Parts: sequence; C-alpha cells; structure tokens
Amino acid sequence: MATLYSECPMANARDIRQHLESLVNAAVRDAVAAGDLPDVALPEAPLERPKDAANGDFASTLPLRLARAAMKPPLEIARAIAAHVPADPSIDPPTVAPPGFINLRLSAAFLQRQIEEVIASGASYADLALGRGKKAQVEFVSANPTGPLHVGNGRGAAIGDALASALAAAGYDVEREYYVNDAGTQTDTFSDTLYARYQQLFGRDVPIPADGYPGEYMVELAGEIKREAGDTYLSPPGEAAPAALGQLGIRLMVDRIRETLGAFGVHYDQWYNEKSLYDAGGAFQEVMALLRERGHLADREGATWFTSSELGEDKDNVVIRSDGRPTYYASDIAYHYDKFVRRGFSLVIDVWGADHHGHVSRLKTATGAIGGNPENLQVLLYQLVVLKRGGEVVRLSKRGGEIITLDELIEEVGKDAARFFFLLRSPGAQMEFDLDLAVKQSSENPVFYVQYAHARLASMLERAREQRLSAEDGDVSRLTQPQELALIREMMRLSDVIETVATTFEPQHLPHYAMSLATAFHAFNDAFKQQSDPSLKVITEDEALTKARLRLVLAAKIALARVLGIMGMTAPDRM
RNA sequence: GCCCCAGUAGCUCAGGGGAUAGAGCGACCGCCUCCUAAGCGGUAGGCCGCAGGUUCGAAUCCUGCCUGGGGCACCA
Repeated sequence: MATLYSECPMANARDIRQHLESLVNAAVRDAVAAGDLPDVALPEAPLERPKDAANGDFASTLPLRLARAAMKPPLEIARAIAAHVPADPSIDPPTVAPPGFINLRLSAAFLQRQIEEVIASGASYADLALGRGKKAQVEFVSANPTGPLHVGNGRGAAIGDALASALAAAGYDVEREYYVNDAGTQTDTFSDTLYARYQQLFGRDVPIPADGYPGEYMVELAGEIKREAGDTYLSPPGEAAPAALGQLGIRLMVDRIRETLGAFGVHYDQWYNEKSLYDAGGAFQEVMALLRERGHLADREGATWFTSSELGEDKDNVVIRSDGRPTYYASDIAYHYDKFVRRGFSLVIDVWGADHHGHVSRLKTATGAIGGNPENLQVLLYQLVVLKRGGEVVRLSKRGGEIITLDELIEEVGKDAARFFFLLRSPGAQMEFDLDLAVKQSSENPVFYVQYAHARLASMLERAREQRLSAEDGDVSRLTQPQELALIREMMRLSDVIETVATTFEPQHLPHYAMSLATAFHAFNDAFKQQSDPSLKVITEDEALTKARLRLVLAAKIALARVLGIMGMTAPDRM
C-alpha cells in the first residue's frame, strides 16, 4: 500500500497547511518572474478554511490583499497566481472565485491517505508538539472546603479538566491541581459554624454565627463527627471551638469534594494546601522577604501593603492585616511564587469564577514582581451559571437558600451530559443551565447525538467481525463518495481544534467539533443505508469496498473517541 | 465614577476582518421489508443592541451610547 501513496509525500494533516502556503508562495514568485505580477511586497495572508465546503479546503486571500499595491483587479491577480501553482499530489488544480479568492481542494488520494495516518496514530491521533514537553499547570475548581460543590463549580471543573487534556494533547507536560483554602477567615467561620452545630447536638442552645453557613450539610457533618467521635471535641460551655474540630471538618469536606469530582471524572495530580505556604521554609516567608528586599512592601496604618500602584495598579493592596494575619492576596502571591519559581511551571492556568475578576490584574502584577512572567499566567474566567428550573431563574450561592449541588446534577443528568453542556458555552458567556431540560435526558440532548455516533461506529466494526470481515487489508483508494471524503475532512480538523484550544484556552471548540464530526458520520452512514443500491452500504457484497469502508469507520471511531476523551466523556460502544 | 464580560434565528448559543451569517432545541414537510430512526433530507425564521469611523471588504477592528452580568475590601 505504501507505494500507492509514495507520490504524495506531504500526506499529513498537521503540516498540510504549511505545505500549501509554500505552494502559493512559490506560485507568486513564478508569477512575478514570468511578468504576470508586479514585484511588490507581499502582505501576510495565511490560508483560510472556507466556511462553505464548495469553496475548497483552503483558500488564499492574497490577491485581495495585493490588489492595491499591485494596482490590478484582485480576480486577475488570483488567476495569475493560480496558474503558477505547481502541480502537487496533495491537491487538485486550484480554482479562483470572485472577488479574488484562490481555492485549494485536497485531492482524493491525499484524503484517503489520512485514514492510514489516523489508524497508525491510534489513541495519540492529532497529538501536537506545541508544548514541547514544557511544564504546564492547570489549577481549577479550588472551591473553599466550606460546603459541597455546586453546579457552578461543575462548570469550572469541566473547563479546567478539558483544557488540561487539550494541553496534554498539544504536547505539554500537564499537572492538574486543586488549591485547598484551609487557612483563611472563611475557614474560621466554617469551624465556628461546625462547632455550633456540634454543640446543638449535645443540647446546647447556641446559634450559628451571623455570617456562618446555614446549610443542612453542616448539621449532617456535625452528626457524622458525633457518631464517629462522640463528645471528643466538646469544650466547656462558652469556650472557643477546639482547633482540631475545624481541621477535621475541613478534611471531611475535602474528602467529599474529592469524591464528587471523582464521580465527575476529574482526578488531580496535586491537592495543594494553602496552609503549607506558611510552614517553616514555606513560600510565604520567602516571598515576603523577596518583596521586602525589592522595595515592594510598605508598612502603614498598622498593616503591610504591597505597593502595587508603583507597578501600574490602581492602588496598593494589603498583604498583612493590622492584626498580623495575611490576606488571601498574600497567600495567592506566595502560591504563585511557588508555581513559577519553586516548581518552575512555564505555563500556569488558573480557572476562576468571574467574581474573582478584580483579582486578576493585581495577581499578574505580583507575579511579575516576584520573578515570574505574567504572560505565562493565564487566568481563565468563567461566568457564573444561571440555573433555570420551571422557567424560574435560580441564583447560585453557597450561602443563599437553594443550592443545587454538583452531586445532584451528576445524579440527574450524568457526568457526560453535564460536562458537554458546560463545555459548549464559551467560558466568558453567561450560561443558562435548564435543569428541566437537562433532566429530560431525551434526544434533545446533543451529548447523545455524539455518543450515539461512536456507538454506531463500534457496532459496525462488531458486525463486520461477526461476518469475519477484517479492515486490516482494506484499500482506502476505493473510497471516493462525497460523504466518505467529507468524513475524512472532518477527522482531519481535530489537530486544528486541539491547537486552537491549547493556544486560545477556549474549550468550547471541542464539543462543537465533536458535533460536526458526528454529523459527518451520520451523513456518511445514512447516505448508504437509505439507498436502494446495496453496493452503497458500508457492509456490502463487494468485500474489497466493505473492507475499505471499515477502515474509514475504524479511523472515524479513533478520532471521535479522542475528542470525547479530551472532553472527559466516555465513548460508549453500545447505547 | 472606573474596569472586565456579554448583547447574533422564537429559545440556548457558536463564529470574532473576507465569499449567500451557522448549530442545537422548538415549528412545519418528507424518509425505517432496518449494518441501533438516540438517525437523515428539506422548509420557515436574522437592520449580528444603536450611531458614527477605519478598510477593497465589518457581525468581527476603533470611538461613543443603550441594556444585562461581574468587579473595584485589612472577604475569598
């Protein structure tokens, strides 16, 4: 089979664009040399992917950009360049279209060869070397362990985990991290609330703190501790809560969060405790000394300030309160010092809820001040989720009345559907999560559409196995139907999608791509099964054609499974 | 007051200088003697928030305004 394609050396989806650009550039040089085109400076004109497949696979807008300088109508320039594009096995002869596009269409031979590329790559299909093994860290969710995760945290989990997977596919050495806020004021409030609930179980009439956590889960947590440890944590009436109780409560909450995320399919490499920043030899002391040394700290009004206004911020910010306790901001500076300087990540992504927006700029400024490169810190903000139930909008709040936990969501709609929906929207857009709709779990749910395509691909291969048909020696040059070639084109886009996600940090391209890949498959499948001509079925009487199609089916399954995997979804063989 | 995000089909949202602006859902019309119809084909539905500007070309970039959300703590 190798000889069949030996005339097609650039047969690789990854660098076809570059190859085609070089063809166009060569054509321009030849056109100039032949006197068909004036010798003017060339503007940047990367090849585009036409929206409409009728316009080919790639298009150059060079003639449009060249028109003014060359003082010629763009269409004329397009013809001149197109005429000089050298013959190449990867493309059909170029065409031109008004007002001045040069359209390039990949050849059937090139497309067919992609099937072999996909199968040869297998599970690593569409992997890129963009990251070149550089260390990247994605920190996400990192919700305070003062309550169960809610639906909004689920959005952060889906985004962060998919982003981490996409970066790994793009060649980064990726670590997933959860930052456990176990040292701040909210932790104290949590402890006080827990102790109040705990005492209530022993008949003491104590209220929970005014700014405490009123949720029922705190009562359950106290009950759990009482069952396990009895009155071990009970101090004499009126005395403060024993520190050990708060620590135990936090530990139990973190366990619960870890379980929830596990059920969501998210697994971390590292659970990083804020507290450890303050250990002997921890990052906090070191970074404060560094800031002091560099003249970024000022003591006034009894507090210690980071003089960020000197570095372009609107104002200075307190890092150590007048009572001696560090602020959250101080923790975060130390934490990012640890990420960049101590651990040496060259790309750090923080996935935060949009309510942390005000914190972004000053953290970047601080990152620069402590020896990190702010450009390598990407803070990805996602808008909070607006829940809708029964047409009614429900705001998410850990302190408010109604909480929909992530556990409940997973229970009701499944982790695959939940993840898909969360990824579907760009992080910056407020999204509406219609619980009634999601709970339906009907065909309206696009996640089934994508997974069903995978199940169908699997069942075709299964059917072929039953009939002792192997895809091993299929000759893909038999595949010339438009639906077959369209499916290959769609498979080829995956590396582009991964590159886009890994460079723009916009995971919504993943589910959108998955849907169009599934659509291309369904069109392929249906085209053949609906027709009366049995030779058009995937599994036909023509054994050679059948084997060729099975090869395509195998490749399509690999591509679809890959994108599902990056999204953290399962790729079912049966539904 | 200042900063950030959003405003695109009835609904939820993609697209973010190029060719007739897309998808899903909803509506309407077709398609299973079946390799899963959880599917496919088709129709209807848009001054891309408003007004200027830049450009050969603007939903996309710039300016201003309107609307919704978020932020501007010795909270996190």
